[in-house]
Amino acid sequence: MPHPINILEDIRRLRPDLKRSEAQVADLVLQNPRGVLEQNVTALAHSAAVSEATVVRFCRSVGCAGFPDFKLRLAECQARGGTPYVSQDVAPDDSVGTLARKIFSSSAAALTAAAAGLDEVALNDAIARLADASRILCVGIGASGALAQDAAHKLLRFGANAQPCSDPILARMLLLNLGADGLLLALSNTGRSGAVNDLAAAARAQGVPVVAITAPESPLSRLASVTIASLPVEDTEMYTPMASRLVHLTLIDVLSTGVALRLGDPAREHLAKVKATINASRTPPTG
Amino acid sequence: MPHPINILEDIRRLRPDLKRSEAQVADLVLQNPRGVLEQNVTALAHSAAVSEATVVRFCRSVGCAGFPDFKLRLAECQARGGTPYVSQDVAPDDSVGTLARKIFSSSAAALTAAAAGLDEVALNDAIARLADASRILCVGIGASGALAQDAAHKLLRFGANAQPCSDPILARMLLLNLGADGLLLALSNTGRSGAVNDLAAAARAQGVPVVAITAPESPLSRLASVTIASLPVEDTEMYTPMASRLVHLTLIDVLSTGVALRLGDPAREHLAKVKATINASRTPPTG
DNA sequence: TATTCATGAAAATTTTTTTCTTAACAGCGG
DNA sequence: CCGCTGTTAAGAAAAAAATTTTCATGAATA
Repeated sequence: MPHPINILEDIRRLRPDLKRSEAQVADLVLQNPRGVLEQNVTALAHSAAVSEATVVRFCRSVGCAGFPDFKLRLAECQARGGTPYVSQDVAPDDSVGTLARKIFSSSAAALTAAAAGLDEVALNDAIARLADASRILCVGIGASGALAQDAAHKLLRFGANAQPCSDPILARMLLLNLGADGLLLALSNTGRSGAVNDLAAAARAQGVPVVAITAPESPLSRLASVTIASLPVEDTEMYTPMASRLVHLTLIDVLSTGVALRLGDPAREHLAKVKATINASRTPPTG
Repeated sequence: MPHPINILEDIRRLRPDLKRSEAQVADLVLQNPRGVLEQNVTALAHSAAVSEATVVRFCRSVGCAGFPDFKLRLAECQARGGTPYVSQDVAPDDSVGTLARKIFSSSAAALTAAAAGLDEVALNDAIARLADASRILCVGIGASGALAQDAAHKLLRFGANAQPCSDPILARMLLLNLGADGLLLALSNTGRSGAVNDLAAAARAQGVPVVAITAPESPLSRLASVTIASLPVEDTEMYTPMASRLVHLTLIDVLSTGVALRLGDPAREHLAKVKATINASRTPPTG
């Protein structure tokens, strides 16, 4: 096992067993890991007031092959790729730039987090059902209305017969028209929207399967045939529900792309046709 | 800016501009980033069938100080929780899990990239106009229809008087009803949608300012009073327009949150009222 | 054909690693 | 109690390895 997860933890754990001067190095590293990444053996030795040899010995003591290997492992823990800012709440006196950076980075972090907690089996199941359905009704109300519209749009683009609806009454009627091989795609952030849940229940009652994108363990997820659950994002602040919507949107991307791949060439051709049609209504690039 | 977030994304982006032999190195790195971490210049040069000098030149080309710096940054991306995959195109034989990871990570990368290229001045201007407008008409057609709906929804939540419309004719009529202190929020991915541009032109003609979320240098951006431009995401593959939609959605988040902060306490109170109203139609948590 | 540019070979430099030496300390016998 | 000896820690310096620069060559382009 060449890479035991987290070198900083290892250093902390092994710290008591180190010789005096190696411990000095350890303390420096624990105190300012990022700074160490910018130093070479000589500089680090100087900072810690020890010899270069001691620095190398320290690296070996904490399980690394040498100084370069040590730096590499340290860099891996530092993981700046994910979240430059810790997802901080927006503050009333934030500048617009700060606000934007906070929202963008917390959104990106939400996506990264969501990616880690995906249920692949459920996704597979949902994609199979979506690809096989002869007709798909996408429902969502409130903030999820836009999502439903978006889902229908994407599925249509790939040749699936999808239709969005945010009107519970209208949706009820459309539901009756879905054949036995129809499908209800139900979207709800909380899974506690009465109207959407009623629709889902009605669908199941008439034998129409329900794919839900919603919170796990919610009433809607219990009604659904398949639930694509996003990890609940804690609702600490005004803008956080937005992040979970973003996750839902991305889940819809995944589902529709999955459907497209599953449908294969027909989907590709259909997309080309759709694009051509749309381009006709566009002002030319030179305009 | 010493560390521009994600070196793998940078490599992918800069790949087309690299010299032939540097591109060989890039490909090798993109293909197997982890393997590269275990190699030194000599080994990597040999693997890529180029000289050591070329490897160093490659590192410089992608914005690193040298080979060690390059390895360090690469290690940072490789960290658990970061972005394990480069935004690769989806392949027809991808498993659903792979597909999902690719889409999620490229989406997160798109957000991070977009955050870097924001025009703070334009954002400020747009937020001021949105907060001051007595009425806001949000228009968008096609895929942007859902965005328009979303924007209106969020603005309403914060007490702004917003209304979405995806019907060009209806929008035209609503536009006439906007007072002098009304505002048109125009959404278009490409900025080349004829109907939306016509609306924007009509708005300007009758003295209604236009805030556009669209591609920079597009016809729509030229019609707009303020343009919030997202960096164009190169349309290499089927699913990439989705990423730019995600960016637009996040921009809407920023705008509406900015408006909320600007409106201050009234917005907060309004949000509380809206939440209370919505909760009334929800099934209780214990259900 | 001249000129620029990309590339690799080799030299120069820097960095890391090993080896060797010195210093400190503990155990043990005088 | 003192000093000797073995053991270990730590640093200095030498050796090795890796990186970076320089320079020459060949290919491509105008």
